[in-house]
Amino acid sequence: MSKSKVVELPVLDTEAVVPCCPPITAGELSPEDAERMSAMFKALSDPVRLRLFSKVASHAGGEACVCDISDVGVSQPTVSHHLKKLKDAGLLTSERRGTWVYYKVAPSVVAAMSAMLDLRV
Amino acid sequence: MSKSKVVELPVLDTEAVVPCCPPITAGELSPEDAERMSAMFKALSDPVRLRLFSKVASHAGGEACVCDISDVGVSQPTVSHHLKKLKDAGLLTSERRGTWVYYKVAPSVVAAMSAMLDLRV
DNA sequence: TCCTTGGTTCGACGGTTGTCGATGTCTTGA
DNA sequence: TCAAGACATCGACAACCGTCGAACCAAGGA
Repeated sequence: MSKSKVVELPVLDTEAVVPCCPPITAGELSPEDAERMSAMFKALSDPVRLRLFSKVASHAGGEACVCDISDVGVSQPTVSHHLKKLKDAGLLTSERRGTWVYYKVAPSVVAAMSAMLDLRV
Repeated sequence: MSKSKVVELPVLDTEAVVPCCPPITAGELSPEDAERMSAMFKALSDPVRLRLFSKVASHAGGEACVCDISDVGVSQPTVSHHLKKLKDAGLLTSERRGTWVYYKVAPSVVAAMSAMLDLRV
């Protein structure tokens, strides 16, 4: 972390969020926006999390139950831990349906990250 | 990807490495690709680094000398440390011109990250 | 009611990371 | 040759992160 103090996680309202951040080429980020966006990139900064995310995103309907994606080489509690981080960062949402819990991608948030890295000139 | 046999990268030769990866929706990442891509996201996972990166990217010509972007609230050694990380991750390149060192964005690498987060298709 | 299966939370441990001051390197100008 | 400015590297420290096993919770099914 850049600061030695604990930073509260955004815990975005997944739906309401969105608007932050034009392409980086458009101007420098405010410290606040940098804080928010870096938290999202951080969610994808771990190889296990990135694989979990890609498994959900590439699954039919952009949604998958934990049991479908748990095969990533770490223990089940660790999988759960990583999914929680992705959820807290606003990249995934979860919903329980009967016995299983389904995770799916939050398109608007992911799109914001992609747009921010758009270097178009 | 894993199809177009890329040469083993020792520690990122910044320029040559054009990272992989179709949109995440297209299929799950291999462990190797996840490792490579997560390293890039990790580079942007710190608010100070993200601000430094945005300062370089939004600067005229997508390039700036350290003295132009050092005002981010941390010490000079820390700025240098972060710039090195961005460089090691392949997101920036550097070049010394006289007294000053200039950093500029590596467009292909950044574009790869953006493309990977593209949810369309 | 008990048991089983699917997931989350908890507590602990070791490795990693961001930060700083001090110091080193490189370049220019006197 | 020397001094000063611009960056990089070093060494150390505290906070943070990923990981695991154990314990816990929730939802069927007998």
